[in-house]
Amino acid sequence: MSQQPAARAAVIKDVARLAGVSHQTVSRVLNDHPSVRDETRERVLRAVQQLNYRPNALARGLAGRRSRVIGVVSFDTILHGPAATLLGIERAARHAGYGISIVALERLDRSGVVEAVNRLAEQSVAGVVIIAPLLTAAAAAGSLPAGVPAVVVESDMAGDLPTISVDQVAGARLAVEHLLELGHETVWHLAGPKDWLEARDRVDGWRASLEAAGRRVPPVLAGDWSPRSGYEAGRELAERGDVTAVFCANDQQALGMLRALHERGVRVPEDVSVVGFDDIPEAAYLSPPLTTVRQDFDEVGRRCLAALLELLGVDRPLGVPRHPRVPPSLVVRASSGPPPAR
Amino acid sequence: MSQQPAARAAVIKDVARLAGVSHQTVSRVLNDHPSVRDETRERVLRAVQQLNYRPNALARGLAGRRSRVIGVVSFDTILHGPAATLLGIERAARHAGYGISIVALERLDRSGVVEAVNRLAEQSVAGVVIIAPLLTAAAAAGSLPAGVPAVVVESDMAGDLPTISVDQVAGARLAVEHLLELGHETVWHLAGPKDWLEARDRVDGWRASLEAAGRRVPPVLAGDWSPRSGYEAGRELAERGDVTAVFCANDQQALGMLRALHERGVRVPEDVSVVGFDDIPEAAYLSPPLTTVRQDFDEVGRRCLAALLELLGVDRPLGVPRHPRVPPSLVVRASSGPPPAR
DNA sequence: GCCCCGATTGTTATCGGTCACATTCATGGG
DNA sequence: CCCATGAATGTGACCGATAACAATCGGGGC
Repeated sequence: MSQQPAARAAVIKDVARLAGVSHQTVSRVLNDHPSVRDETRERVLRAVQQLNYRPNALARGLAGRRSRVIGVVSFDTILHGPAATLLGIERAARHAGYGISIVALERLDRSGVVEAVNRLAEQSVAGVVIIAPLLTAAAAAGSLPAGVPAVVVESDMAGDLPTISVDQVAGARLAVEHLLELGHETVWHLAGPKDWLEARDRVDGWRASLEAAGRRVPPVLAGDWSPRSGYEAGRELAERGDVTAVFCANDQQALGMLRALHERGVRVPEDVSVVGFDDIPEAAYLSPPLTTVRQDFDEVGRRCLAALLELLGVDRPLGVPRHPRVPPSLVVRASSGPPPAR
Repeated sequence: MSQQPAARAAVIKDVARLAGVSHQTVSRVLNDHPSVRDETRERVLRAVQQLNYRPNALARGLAGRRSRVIGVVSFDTILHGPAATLLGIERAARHAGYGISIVALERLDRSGVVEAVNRLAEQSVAGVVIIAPLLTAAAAAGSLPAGVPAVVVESDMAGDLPTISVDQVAGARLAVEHLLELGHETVWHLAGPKDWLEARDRVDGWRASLEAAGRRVPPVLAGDWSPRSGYEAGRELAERGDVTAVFCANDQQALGMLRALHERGVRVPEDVSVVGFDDIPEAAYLSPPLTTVRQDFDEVGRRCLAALLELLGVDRPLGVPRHPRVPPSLVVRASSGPPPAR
């Protein structure tokens, strides 16, 4: 009548009983409260082990008004960038002892973001990271429910929320300057979708670099990240004779472009140089291997988490720079070379 | 002294007070309990709206011993397959009213999987989905802590846990039969890593199809999913004169192979046909566009969730087949054609 | 007209922790 | 030798919901 088959998991009381202390003392041990005698602490820890006790996160969160879970609002994680960012955040969170809960958005509009954050808030997440690469989403970040600590990734107009992102402008500059140094007169640009912030920043960086060098700025070609749009732009460029260098806003577009150029008999890099952005795993194995700009998504994840923890009043992990702009780097491969001699 | 600036979110008692009922009645309304008068229900719902009340998921989970969160153990979500699977699960979960919590694994060994599931169990998830494409992980699934409902994806030896996966053997058969129908004598195979179940099944399917057709079975080429391994295998094949068709275990390997063949002046599909697996977004824009086998990851997600809900004793969503093997489909593009005339 | 029953609603315990405060005990200053 | 002090520990309230059970009310059967 009093003994049970012990089917369910141990709770704090079981540990207390076994260790011969009160449940509160167990709680103190679990949270490294200073005033617990060493001998007592060890007795408790022994009981914890013996029962294979794991504190219930729900109860902890409910009582302590802080959970060890971080919410992530993500979008289009099939794309390499968002997927890698998500993974970087998960990794950083895990190291800091946090779990992560995700909500993927189908469309990135204001109400979607707000709704997603609400769903996460319902779960009492400690804070949220919003991967908001679109202008619309960035705007939404301003109208979030108060009281939820939030940081935003890949966005630079998120009201007063802390923002972490790769320095897209610098990335574009790396690409353009690389091509100019090779001797190209000017560099064309196949942009990403206009409502993506990263796309906008890369356009800005591209234009600024050309202007700084006093070069002619060709019209911007419009793309949508897809290989198809790169392919179409490639056909267009192949028609003209005056293009020697193209900077594509991402690697998939560059891939489509390589295909179009190849189809038209335009040689890369002999006739036209192509540079991409992202360094997707395939980049090194395209024909020809793609020169591209690499982004350090793990670093983005680390800085996000550091910023969020700071907002939560927890110590920042050591060694993570506070600067919100993560520097990208150029990876030179075979798709870029000097312009054809005339 | 009694009025507060109402800074914090409303809780069930606030709703009860405003609606003039007990908190229990509010709870009944929230959970569609039948015996609540319509008039009362409406009054409560009005109060809910007015206060913008959202029930606290932690408290709910604690009291009701069931949370509306599903845990996902994932691995290598940079790869297209795992990323798409994760997204499919998230989508299905969201539709069923569940949130998802993820733990990404760095290595897919037994203790890693067990630890991950424990971390999720700590959060009292309703159940877990383990994306376990490796043999080691599948084995681990057997030694999970009891009491956590779990289903496994892309694995077929998970003890007695329900398993959902794409029918890899059928996929391989589609690829091989397509090539044989085109007139090829036999089909070579560039496999994935030996410890991946999907890789093993694709090898099995490839071999079985060839044997069923009474064809010679060439030696298996070893790959590791990377474009590099495809590239290396491609160089090797280019050396031999007798290869007319290759079935690559994934699109990235096919990509590397296309590059190697192109470099060696081997024309695709005139000299050699290449078929991939996955239908990554880039596949349609390679040179030439890649014939490949498409997997329906959304369907995988839906079936996973349906199986898990069934385990939880909740109604299966309607219209989701119970069958654990999701059929893949062949996407024919330009990389496959008849063998060269001799 | 009385009693039983089902529909509706309220009261109290409970989930598994943390927090605030009380209690106990040994120590050291006056 | 007494009391203030602080370290170590225990007690009970509480977080915000659901579960179990009690209470109330109106109507049908005898």
